[in-house]
Amino acid sequence: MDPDTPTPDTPGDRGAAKTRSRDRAATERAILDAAQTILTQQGASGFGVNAVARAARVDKQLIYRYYGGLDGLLEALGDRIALWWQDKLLDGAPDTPPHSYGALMTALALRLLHLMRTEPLAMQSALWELTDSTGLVRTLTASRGRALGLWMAQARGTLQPPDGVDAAAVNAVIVAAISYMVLASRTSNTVIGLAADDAATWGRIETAICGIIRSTYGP
Amino acid sequence: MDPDTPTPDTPGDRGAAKTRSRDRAATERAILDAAQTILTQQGASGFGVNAVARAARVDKQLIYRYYGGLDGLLEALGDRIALWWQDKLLDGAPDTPPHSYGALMTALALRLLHLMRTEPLAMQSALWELTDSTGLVRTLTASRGRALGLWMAQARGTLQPPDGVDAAAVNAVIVAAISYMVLASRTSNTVIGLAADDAATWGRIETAICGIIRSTYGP
DNA sequence: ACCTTTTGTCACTGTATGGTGACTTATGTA
DNA sequence: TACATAAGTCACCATACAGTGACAAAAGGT
Repeated sequence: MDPDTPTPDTPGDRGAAKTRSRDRAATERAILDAAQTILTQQGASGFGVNAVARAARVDKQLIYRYYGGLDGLLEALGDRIALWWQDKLLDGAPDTPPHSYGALMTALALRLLHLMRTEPLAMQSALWELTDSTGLVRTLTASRGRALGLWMAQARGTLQPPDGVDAAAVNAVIVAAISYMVLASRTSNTVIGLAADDAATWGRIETAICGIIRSTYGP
Repeated sequence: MDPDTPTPDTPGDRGAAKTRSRDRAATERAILDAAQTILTQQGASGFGVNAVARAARVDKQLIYRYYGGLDGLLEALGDRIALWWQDKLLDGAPDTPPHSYGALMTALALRLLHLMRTEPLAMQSALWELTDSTGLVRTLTASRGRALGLWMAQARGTLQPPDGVDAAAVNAVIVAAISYMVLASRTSNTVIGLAADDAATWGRIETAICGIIRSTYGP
């Protein structure tokens, strides 16, 4: 390297495409996409103006211009993710209402489990709820809870949990369990002692959860 | 600031104590303490040679000398935390063996919940199990699982879960639920919809968990 | 008393980051 | 066609970081 030439911030590979297509909407979308990708793949650490700009193949100045910095970018990303959750949960609402509160919770549990296992964004949302105390991503956290509540309210109809059961607490336990196990399977290859990569394991977990719901709420 | 004087890495406040007490064991302990504090208070991000050295009031060179860098430091910290878990769990093993598998699991669940709520290190251990995919803290992750298994094996004795119940799966669900809820209460002030700071909430959660265990394993 | 090892301290390099000001060039409008 | 504005680009600053080599002084053995 020529020592007289101070390495610029983003070396890039100029020469291929000298300038981006001058399309603000597309650029903003690219930035959001990059931010989401980085955040889901590398978590809160590794998330920064430089990294996002590099991944989006965009000058970081544009991030400041369009979003006012990292905070604004996260805010915009929060809105996007909230919408995503609504879509993902609502389009999976059961068309035929369940016949009992237990059946309702079983459906919710299985759907949540499936969603979190297949959608990286769903998994990451749950992780943010735990990880980021700094408030950097705090705008993102609320989305999931609201979407879940909405889904529940819509699917519930007039069903009531049996008397003497603290449904809110039990449901929280179930949602929490699902969230944790999926998250644990992401990094570790063993969840509390069960093999995470094994497909049979998830079948066992599903049966366990269904069993818990059944013996708590009735069939 | 004098522009000719490049700011040194650690400004510090020389003049108070010009030199540390020349005691390697104490220094190593200080480094470990600082590392643990930073890791439990700020998580994996914010953890670095400079930060640890600053918190330990020690020159970072010593971290390289004594631990060979961050990796070695984390390894040493992993050993320490594994011991801590063993102590914390084992000294709480019930002296009178429980009379049923359900009672055993109830005891374990309540103890785990209490431990994780009162001991920041316990909470953080669970968090590492989820957060750190990069392998930076991976040496720390296994500790908790092993300690839990050990405790279980010791307290269990000859007790057997009822037939037809996948005890491993159900137990995993319970441990996972506890872990998640405590972790969620750390940052957010609402756990899946329940108020986290409220003491009554934890009572409700305890009853819910005990109810689940009872209706699954019997009284 | 001398010399070696250890413990602690300091100064420095190279690199990455967040953030800003100033420049160039396309696009749409008058 | 001329021109104002927006979109994209570049060069820079101050700061923080990981890591290294060299130095000063205490400890301890001979």
